[in-house]
Amino acid sequence: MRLTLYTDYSLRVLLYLADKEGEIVTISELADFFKISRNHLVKVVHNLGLKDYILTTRGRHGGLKLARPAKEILIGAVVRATEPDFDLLECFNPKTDHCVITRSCSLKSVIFNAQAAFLGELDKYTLADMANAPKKALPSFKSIPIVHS
Amino acid sequence: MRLTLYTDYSLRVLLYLADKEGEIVTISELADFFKISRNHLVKVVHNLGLKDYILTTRGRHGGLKLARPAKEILIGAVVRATEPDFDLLECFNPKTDHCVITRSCSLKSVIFNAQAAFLGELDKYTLADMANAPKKALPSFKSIPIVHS
DNA sequence: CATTAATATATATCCTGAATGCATCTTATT
DNA sequence: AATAAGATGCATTCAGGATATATATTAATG
Repeated sequence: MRLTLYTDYSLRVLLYLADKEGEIVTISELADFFKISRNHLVKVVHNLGLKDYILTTRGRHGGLKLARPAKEILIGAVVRATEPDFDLLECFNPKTDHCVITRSCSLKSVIFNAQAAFLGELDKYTLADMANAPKKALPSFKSIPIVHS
Repeated sequence: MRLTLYTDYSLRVLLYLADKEGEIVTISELADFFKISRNHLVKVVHNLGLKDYILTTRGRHGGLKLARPAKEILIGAVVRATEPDFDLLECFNPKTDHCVITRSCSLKSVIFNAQAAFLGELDKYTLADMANAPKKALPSFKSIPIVHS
């Protein structure tokens, strides 16, 4: 169970922009700060622009900034907008589903509701809650992270 | 956001065994029924044996069956036991984390709690709830599935 | 209005890991 | 013994995530 680096990077970019709310930031500045591939960031930023999370301006003195106040951007919405898919089980995608028990199986709805719970939990927080917030003010880990051999 | 086919297959195997609680089932029978690779199933079954979800016996008239009553097997526990990892963000794995804001970032705990919500939702149901249960008795989809272009 | 600094976009390549196949064990029953 | 089952390790395939490169486009500025 993973999210893609795309989503990870998308969240980092928005976090950075929220920290500097109002300021214009360039992709190069982001790449420098996070020490990650500028090329990769270009696509992340492009996608965030398409999904109306940021405003981009080209040309000299161009750059990007949040399209909306940080407190209006839900974390869950960002994840929904950046993950390529949410095909948790084969049967989630009718195009590729070959499971012989899809019709009678009740697992699908249970897993789907779990996914809804996941995103719902994320929707409890906004970018503003994350940016510059003292770490201790946020919910702490409720249990020990799961580790597999 | 995905689960692996391993997890998907693991759930299908357990579902099948729950349907036939008590009976001995062979890997070949499972492969035939689900029309999936026997080789792949061998490993799925092996892992389920290691994690004490099933009992396997070799030799003629061997096969597998649930190690515990279906009503004692939580769906969430199965997912935890079969997914290779739960590294939702880069910072979830200290071995590979290179994020420069890990220390001050509060996203980690929020995503972690969302993951806990996901598994917690799955822990509300047991294998027995899934097996042979009329589909309508289970919670239905709460919203329209998310579709991405 | 040409230059330049920025983003936009397409194409190509690399690389990991999931998925699968294959061959050879080991075990247990008959 | 022979047979039918799972156990195990290694090899291979393949998709897709991650990254790089190149070029186009846009807009500010002197």
